[in-house]
Amino acid sequence: MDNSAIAAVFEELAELLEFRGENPFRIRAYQNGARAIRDLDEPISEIAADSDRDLAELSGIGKTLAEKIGVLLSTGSLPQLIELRQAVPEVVIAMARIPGLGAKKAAKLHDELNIKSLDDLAAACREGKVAAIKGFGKKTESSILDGLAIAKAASERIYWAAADKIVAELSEHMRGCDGISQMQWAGSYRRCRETVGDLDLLAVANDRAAAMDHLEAYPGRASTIARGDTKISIRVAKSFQVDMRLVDADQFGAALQYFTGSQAHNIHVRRIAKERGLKINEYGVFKIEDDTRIAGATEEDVYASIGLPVFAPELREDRHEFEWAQKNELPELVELDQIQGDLHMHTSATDGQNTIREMADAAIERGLKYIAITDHSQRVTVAGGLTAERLLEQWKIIDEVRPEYEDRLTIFKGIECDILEAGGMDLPDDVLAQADWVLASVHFGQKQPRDQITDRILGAIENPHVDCIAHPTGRLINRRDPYAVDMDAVMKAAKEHGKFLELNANPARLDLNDIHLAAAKRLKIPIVVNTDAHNIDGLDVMRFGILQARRGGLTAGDIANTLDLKDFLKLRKRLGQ
DNA sequence: GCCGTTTTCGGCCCGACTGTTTTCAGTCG
Repeated sequence: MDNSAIAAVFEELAELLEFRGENPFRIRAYQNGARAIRDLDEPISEIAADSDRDLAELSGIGKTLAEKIGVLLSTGSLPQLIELRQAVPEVVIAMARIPGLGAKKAAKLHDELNIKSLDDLAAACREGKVAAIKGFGKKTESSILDGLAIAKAASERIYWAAADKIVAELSEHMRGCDGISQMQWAGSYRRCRETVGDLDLLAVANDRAAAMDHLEAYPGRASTIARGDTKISIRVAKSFQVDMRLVDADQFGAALQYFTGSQAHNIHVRRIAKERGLKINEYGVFKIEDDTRIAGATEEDVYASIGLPVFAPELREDRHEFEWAQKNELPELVELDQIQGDLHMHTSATDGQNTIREMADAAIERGLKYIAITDHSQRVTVAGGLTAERLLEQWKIIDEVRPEYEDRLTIFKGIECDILEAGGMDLPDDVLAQADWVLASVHFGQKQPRDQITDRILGAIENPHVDCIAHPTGRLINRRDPYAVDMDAVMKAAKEHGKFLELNANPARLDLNDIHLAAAKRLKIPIVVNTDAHNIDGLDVMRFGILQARRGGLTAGDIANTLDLKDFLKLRKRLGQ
C-alpha cells in the first residue's frame, strides 16, 4: 500500500468513528495521522522497513497508528476498518454530506425514521416526519430538501484556473463599489490549491450594506444564500459559492490570516501563540492575561507578533513551513518571470493549431529564450502523430526557421514520443538519437496494473535518448485517476539515469502534484515546468504550473527551465544527456 | 489517539452561526 492508500484508511476510520460518537480528539488524531502520511514526501513503507527509523517519530503518528500502519503494510487491510464499515450504514454517511447535516443528526434520522436511501429522506421531509423529531424543526427540514437538490453540483471543486476567472470578473465588478478601501481574496484560492471549493472575499467598507448590495448586483449572481451584518454568501454559475466578509481595517490582517488557512496551518499558529501567552483569532492577536490587543491590521504584524515570518500562502499547509521558519530556511519560491524556456508544445503538424513560427513568435512575446517543439509520435493516431519520416521533415523545417530567430530564441528539435503498451518507444532509437529533446509519455494502456505500467515508464527512463517523462502520472483532476504507477520507483530511476521529470502546467493536469514535487526536490531531481501548449494561448498556462511548483516548495534552483540556455545545456551535459 | 523546557496525565485552536431551545448541541471553516 502506498502513502495515499494508507492515509485514506485513516481518513475513513476517522469518519466512521465520528458516526459512533467517539471522542472528538481521538477522531482528530486519526485525521492528523492521515494528513501526516498523505503529505509525506517519501514512501512510508521505506521508513517502516528501515531498522534505524521509527514510524512513531513522525509528527502525528504515535504507537497505535504506527502499529496499524504495520498491519496495513503487511496484510493490506485493517480489521477495525472492516468492522466499522459494517456498523455504519452507507446512507448515514451520504446524509452527513448534505450541508447542515453532520454525523450526529444523520445517525439520528437513520435510527428514528428508518431511512434507507436519500430518496427516503426526501420523502420523510416532504411528509413532515423530520420536523417532528426532537432537535429538528421546519427549517431543518426544508434546508435538507434544498441541500439534497444542490449537494451534487455544489460539492464539485473547480480548477484553480476556473476560480481565477470568477475572481477576475468579481474583482472588476467590486472595484466599481466606491466605499471599499481594502479587498483581498482568501481561502484555498489564495493558497493556490489545484482545485477550489468556494471563494472567500474580505473587504473593508465604510458602508457595509452598500458593499453587500453591490455584490448582489453582480450580473453573474444566481442566488443569495444568506445575508447578515458582516457576511453575505451568494451563488454564481453552477452553484459555486462566493462569501464576502466585511471587517474593520484594524482587523483586516487577522481576518486575512485566519480565512486564508489552511485549517491545519492555523491550528499550528495558534498553538505557537498559546505557548507565548497569546491568543489569536480572526479579530487580532491578544495577550491571554489581560486581553490586550497587540496586532491585527496586517498579516505581517499578526505573524510578527508571535515571532513568525509571513509565509507564502502556497506553503500554509502545516507540512514543513514551521520547521523551515524555525531554521530560517524558508525557500524563496520560484516566480513566473524566472522561467526562460518551455519544453513541451504542439503544432499544427499534429493536434496543435499553430505553426512552428507562430509558436516561436508567441514564445518570444512571453519572454522565453528557448522552446522545444514536441509533437506527438505515430501511435497517437487521433492526433495525427508523426512517423519517423514526417518527424525528420519537421526537423528540416526547424533547420530552415532557426536563422530567423538567431539571438532571440533557440528552437529545440523535439518529440513527445509515446511509451508503447507493450513497452518500448514509439519511434526507433536511431531517430530519437537525432533529437535535441525527447519527452516520453503514456497515452495508451493507462489502466495497466502497477507493475506493468511502472516497468513501461522505467524502460523509457532507461532509454539513453529519452530526456524527460511528461505528465508522469497521467491524472486529469476531477476526471481521471493517475496511472497505478509506482512514482517512488520512477523518481529513483530518474535520479539514477539523470532524467528530468515534467510538471505539466495544464490546469486540468498539474502533473506532478505538490507532494511529488517536494519528493523530487528532496531527491534533487530536476523539474521542468512545461505548458503542453496546443496553440499560442496555451503558452499562458505556465503560471498555473508555477503556482503548483510553489506549493511543492520549489525554488528557481529546483527548476531546470529557469536556467538560461547556456546553463541549461551545461546541466544536461552534467546529467549525461 | 497524540504529545511533552508545566513529560506519563490532562490537555488538545477558536469562534460564528443555526435552529431549537431557554442555555445549548451540532455544524462549519
